[in-house]
Amino acid sequence: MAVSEDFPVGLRVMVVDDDPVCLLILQRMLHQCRYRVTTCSCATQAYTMLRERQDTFDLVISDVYMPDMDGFRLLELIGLELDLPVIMMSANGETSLVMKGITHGACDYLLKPVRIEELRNIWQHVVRKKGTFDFNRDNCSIDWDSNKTLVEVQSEDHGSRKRKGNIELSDAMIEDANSLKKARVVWSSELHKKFVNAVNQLGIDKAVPKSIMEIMRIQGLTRENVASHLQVVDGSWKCEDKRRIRDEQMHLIISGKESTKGLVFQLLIVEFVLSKVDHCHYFKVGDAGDPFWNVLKVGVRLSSQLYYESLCN
DNA sequence: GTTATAATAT
DNA sequence: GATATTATAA
Repeated sequence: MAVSEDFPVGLRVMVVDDDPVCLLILQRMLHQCRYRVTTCSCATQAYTMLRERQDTFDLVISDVYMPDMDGFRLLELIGLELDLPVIMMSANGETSLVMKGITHGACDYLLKPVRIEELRNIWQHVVRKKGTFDFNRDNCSIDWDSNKTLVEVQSEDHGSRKRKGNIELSDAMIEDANSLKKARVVWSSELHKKFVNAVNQLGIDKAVPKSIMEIMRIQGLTRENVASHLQVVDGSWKCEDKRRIRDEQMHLIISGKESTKGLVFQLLIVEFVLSKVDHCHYFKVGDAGDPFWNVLKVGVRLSSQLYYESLCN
């Protein structure tokens, strides 16, 4: 099964960095990976917290250079007492530094700026270290609200504003962080599956946002969220190049219906078809120039035989 | 509840 | 900067 299907939602990550901008960025990216994030701007306090609240973190990401405590020292302490996987992070990628990280027991070394792709796989360190990770732990509630999980510990006089030239940017972004809008709902395949289940359960006629929402029972998910999703359908679908349709590599199996329910109906058919096919891409077409802008056309690439079968169903 | 459009994210 | 995804207004 593809890794993405079983993505470990809720991995509890502690990020330590004296630079608030980095913290914020990391936090956002980790949230996108659907991890639970705690940030800390001061290594000493991070250490205290980690020790006091053992078993509430799965992984630590720490900067190398910090005013109050060297990242390597923190790494050492954690390795000594806590046995948590630690990832070091720095803008400095000198071999000697990386080596130092590894020899001190870091399980990875991320170079700043960190890309989200690199973060998607960090959970594997936890699996590797612990041998397992409970994928289903707390799978139902999604980390919408960063403020809930964000533990900001600011050190008093060790500043973030060490580097000149960065000051303005930092302040602007901190400001931004304070007014951080709630995270947008990400319609992951899991969430979408629940959506589809709810729709199926209700039947197409009764599948309206409110009812769907109630059946889904996802904390924080609003009727509007569902309505929006209902309107446009699955956000996690791969959008394939339209060229491929022209090239007739794909068959359009369903052309648009007018209403929202039409869309859901199509969706259900597509899911049905997909359940019978191993390797196919699905995608949606439609652009603003199209007079049927919100008429979604769903295509599936599959053998012509299946194509015809699907039309019969 | 639905649909159109605005706002974000990629 | 275009396009895709989600939020919000109508």
